[in-house]
Amino acid sequence: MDETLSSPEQDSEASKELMIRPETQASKRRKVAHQKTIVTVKIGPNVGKLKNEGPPSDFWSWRKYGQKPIKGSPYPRGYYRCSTSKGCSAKKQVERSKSDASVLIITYTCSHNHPGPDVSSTTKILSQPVPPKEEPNSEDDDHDLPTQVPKEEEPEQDQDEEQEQERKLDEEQEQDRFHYIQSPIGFSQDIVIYQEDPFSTVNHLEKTLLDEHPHPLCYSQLMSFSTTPKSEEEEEDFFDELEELLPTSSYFPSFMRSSLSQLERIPFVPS
DNA sequence: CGGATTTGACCAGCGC
DNA sequence: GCGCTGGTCAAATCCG
Repeated sequence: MDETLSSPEQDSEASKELMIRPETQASKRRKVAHQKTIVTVKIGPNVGKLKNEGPPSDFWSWRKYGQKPIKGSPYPRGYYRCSTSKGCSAKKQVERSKSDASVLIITYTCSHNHPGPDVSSTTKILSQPVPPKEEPNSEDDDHDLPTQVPKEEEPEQDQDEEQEQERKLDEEQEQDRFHYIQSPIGFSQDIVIYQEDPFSTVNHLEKTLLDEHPHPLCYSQLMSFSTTPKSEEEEEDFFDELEELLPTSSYFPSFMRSSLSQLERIPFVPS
């Protein structure tokens, strides 16, 4: 658990203190340089016709706690907090790329402090052709998404050992600055994940990429473009680097790996 | 009726 | 020092 919400968010009583703006309040503000995972999702074109963005599903349960218009972007940014576990401080921000409305930029911050969804179940879901329904009327989030998976398939009480293992895994991932399992994606669109070092300039890089190419982050798409200037060599380099950076064999949940082989490419951007 | 979402207000960080 | 901007809170509202 991080400092972000540790004290004030625990219950309503603590939230009263919030109004007094205790010193911990400062830690809630921008100064906090959390580790961030930026997930860029190519969504279907018709999603843009919805009232608002329709963020893809992951297997956590998120609760929206705010929305703000972002300067320079015609689309607002939604703020979500993990509601799977009460004390969980995991958060995510969902916004659209200003340069391509069909691209969603999801920024995950903080870590889940509770066991994640059952990987096997997620794999199941991912390997399924996601039902075309991925078009919720719900504007901009994923509360209608398969977030119930962990609850249904992983009765917490009988999974102590697994939970323990998952926690250890989480810790390892934290140490290695890879915690993708904490932001599992369960949608069928093209996905790219950045792991952002708090001190790096990924934002800038992302911006650059998005500005330069309408769909720069959809690597699978790039690969399918016969006319793409990107050479095979580059692709190989990319994956070589990716393998070095992402010890998928040990860290990547199977569902992520399987997804990777199908439609995801996760360029890690070193600082 | 309980939980989730919406939305305006508040506050702190940051740049000028 | 001031204004802008982003992040969060919480009351009001909506929905199942």
